[in-house]
Amino acid sequence: MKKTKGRQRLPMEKMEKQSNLQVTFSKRRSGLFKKASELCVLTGAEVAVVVFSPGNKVYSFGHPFVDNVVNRFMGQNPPIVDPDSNQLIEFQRDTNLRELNAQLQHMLNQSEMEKKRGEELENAMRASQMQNWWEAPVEELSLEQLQILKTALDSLEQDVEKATQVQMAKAMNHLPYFAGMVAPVGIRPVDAGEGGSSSYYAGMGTPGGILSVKADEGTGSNPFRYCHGFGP
Amino acid sequence: MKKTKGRQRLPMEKMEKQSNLQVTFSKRRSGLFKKASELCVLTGAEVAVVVFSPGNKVYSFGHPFVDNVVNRFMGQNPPIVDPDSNQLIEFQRDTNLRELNAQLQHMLNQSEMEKKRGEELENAMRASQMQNWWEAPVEELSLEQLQILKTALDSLEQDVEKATQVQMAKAMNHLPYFAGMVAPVGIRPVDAGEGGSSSYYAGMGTPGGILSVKADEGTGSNPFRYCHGFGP
DNA sequence: ATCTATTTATAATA
DNA sequence: TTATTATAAATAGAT
Repeated sequence: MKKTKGRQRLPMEKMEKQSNLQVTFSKRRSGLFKKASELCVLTGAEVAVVVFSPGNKVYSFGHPFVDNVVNRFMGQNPPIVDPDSNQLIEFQRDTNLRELNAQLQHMLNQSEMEKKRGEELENAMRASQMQNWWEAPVEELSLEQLQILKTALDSLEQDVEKATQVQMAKAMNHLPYFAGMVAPVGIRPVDAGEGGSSSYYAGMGTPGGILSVKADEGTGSNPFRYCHGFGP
Repeated sequence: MKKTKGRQRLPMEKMEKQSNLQVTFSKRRSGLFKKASELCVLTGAEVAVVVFSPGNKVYSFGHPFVDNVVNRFMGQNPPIVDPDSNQLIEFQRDTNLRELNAQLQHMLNQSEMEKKRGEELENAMRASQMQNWWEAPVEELSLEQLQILKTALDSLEQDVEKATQVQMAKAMNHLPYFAGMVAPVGIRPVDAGEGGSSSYYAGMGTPGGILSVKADEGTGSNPFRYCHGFGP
């Protein structure tokens, strides 16, 4: 049978049992230093670690030296301070406080904006999903919706036809006279004179859009409202 | 069989392969900082870690502050008592620092998460927008795309017709014989015998979907692929 | 400090 | 950089 319970998960909060705390600090401090050392050896990084125990004893690790690394750090960041001047230390402290506050403020703003933007995006997605009832399976649409859809499709199809003509013309390098001959495989010559497909090229621009389905009550509106493309 | 060899023992010497070194440095640095952080939380120790990467970039961790801990280490941090400064003020200051630092840390985590979520949302939107080329104005579609669209529209229109018939039948309380008579204003009786609109009611279910436009190269695919509704 | 049984950290890989 | 997975390491709890 099992001799011990083995390693147990530790909640990430301050340990209360003083005895365990001491042991844990000791084990983990040495573990930390070992990791630091390995990082140095494996990657050639320069590392400094300083630890004050809960009992306020100091422990440190440094490669090549703590001072060395730390000075380098201090040198790039805030300029160093005269070690025996209270004033300067105080000043630095206040500076840190100010900087920290500034940073915190920045973070707050940033976070606020990010959150807002995220919410907007999500709302937009939700909204667009709700509004686009016509994206549901046709079987589930009401008769009224189907009518609207039908009208929209007719108009849209006209648009597609028109655009097809335009594209074909373009493709032919402005030799519209041969349009009929170069229709690529798969394009059926439009059934001229048929109900839904009249007046191709009619205007050729119609920048505003083709559709203007009436907004309806409760059903949700849109089917390609005023759009040359699909969707809103 | 095994997908990877799993973690392998690594000789404790400087890694030579630059690629691995980079990855290892990154992983181990974050591991080291995590350990340092856990030591702080678990035991209340004060810790500072400074790391210079092989590429000479600086990384640091400190609780409550790198400077704080380091200064304390450098000068054995004599509480610096000028005649009229009292412990209380010093204590309060440190407390504020700690709280601020904790808050900042929290904000950083928070912001990181928010940003990640936001990016995911945006990517999703961008992706869906890229994929749905048929939502662009028809004028901007290529000839090939227009062909696909045309086919899709034809089929979809058939579906709509079919669904309309079904709905009308339902609405009539199962008296399909009079279907033609109750067509509401605005619905044009389908031009029977016309190219695109044949065989209404053909099957009445066709659960899978009507369309199966071939996927095309680079154009992006879909037009309502396999769907009874609009969009993907 | 030593000993397990487990939890973590990560090397290799995609 | 991120994700996965098989292993190597670290370590909680008890001695």
